[in-house]
Amino acid sequence: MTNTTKNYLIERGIKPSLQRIAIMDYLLKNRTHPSADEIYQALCESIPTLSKTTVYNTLKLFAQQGAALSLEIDEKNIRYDGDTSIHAHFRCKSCGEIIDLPVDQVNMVDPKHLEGFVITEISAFYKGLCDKCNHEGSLMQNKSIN
Amino acid sequence: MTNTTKNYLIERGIKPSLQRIAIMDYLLKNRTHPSADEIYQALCESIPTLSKTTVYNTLKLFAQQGAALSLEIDEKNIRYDGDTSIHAHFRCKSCGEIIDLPVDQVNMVDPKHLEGFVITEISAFYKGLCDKCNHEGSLMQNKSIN
DNA sequence: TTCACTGCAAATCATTTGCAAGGCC
DNA sequence: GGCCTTGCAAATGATTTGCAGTGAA
Repeated sequence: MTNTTKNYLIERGIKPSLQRIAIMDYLLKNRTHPSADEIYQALCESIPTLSKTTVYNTLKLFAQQGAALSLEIDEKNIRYDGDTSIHAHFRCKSCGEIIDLPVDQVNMVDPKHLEGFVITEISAFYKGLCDKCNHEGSLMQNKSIN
Repeated sequence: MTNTTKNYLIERGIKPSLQRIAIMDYLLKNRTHPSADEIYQALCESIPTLSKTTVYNTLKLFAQQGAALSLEIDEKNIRYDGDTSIHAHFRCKSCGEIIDLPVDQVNMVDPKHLEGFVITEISAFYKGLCDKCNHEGSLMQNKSIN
């Protein structure tokens, strides 16, 4: 599996290292759209020397090389997604969870409005209440994550 | 005009004050998707006692009351838009400019995937190179704003 | 040896918070 | 008087930067 991840990086022009493989591996296995800090916390046990700087650098590198998506869906931190296929995201304002949404039509904007433009990224975010939080009603301590 | 803005705020349940009117006025007249700091810089001349705290608080209030949109299109700062009608945004990675895009179809995601969800916000961002930067090529000092 | 990768510590900087003062009803 | 708004200063916290050490080709 680690070897698969290693090749995954090489294919995307990223020199594999212990840290990079571990971070990519984490992204591919955990589809929770983690922040840099969450990844750091999860990996620093198995890689005690890991530094947050490396996690930040690596995630930025991954995003540049198209090996991961950086999501600006959360005002607080940048979230990362190892799934680079075309899809939208939903963020629950109550529990904070980010859920993937399949996309039927990507081009919402009439191409005539984009003449002369080069589009390199399209992102669509939905926010609101997820099924679970919606039905729990406002019973829970609504931490108003916003 | 100021009086119009005042009523605009009242209609949205926002108590008007000198500062709030000035900020809303700025948003309605400047469709540049400014950051809190840009608004502060623009207004602190005419309102010397204005504090950044007030600008931040006010913009957050506007966003809550639906009098403005807060855009997370820029990793660096939150941008605000006084135009609350449905539209998408394009951000040029070279010059950093944010451009409004008319939207033809809002629902890219099949509603069946959103059953049980409450959607309160939909945002769509495009990034790339704007017409101008595209044709200038990489001649300019590409500050790689990203 | 070279050069890229790593990681610590310090810096940066947008945003928030605590709190006292002022203003409006 | 009481409450909401303001604004200063300090705090917070995510991300970046400087720089020295380390390791692989």
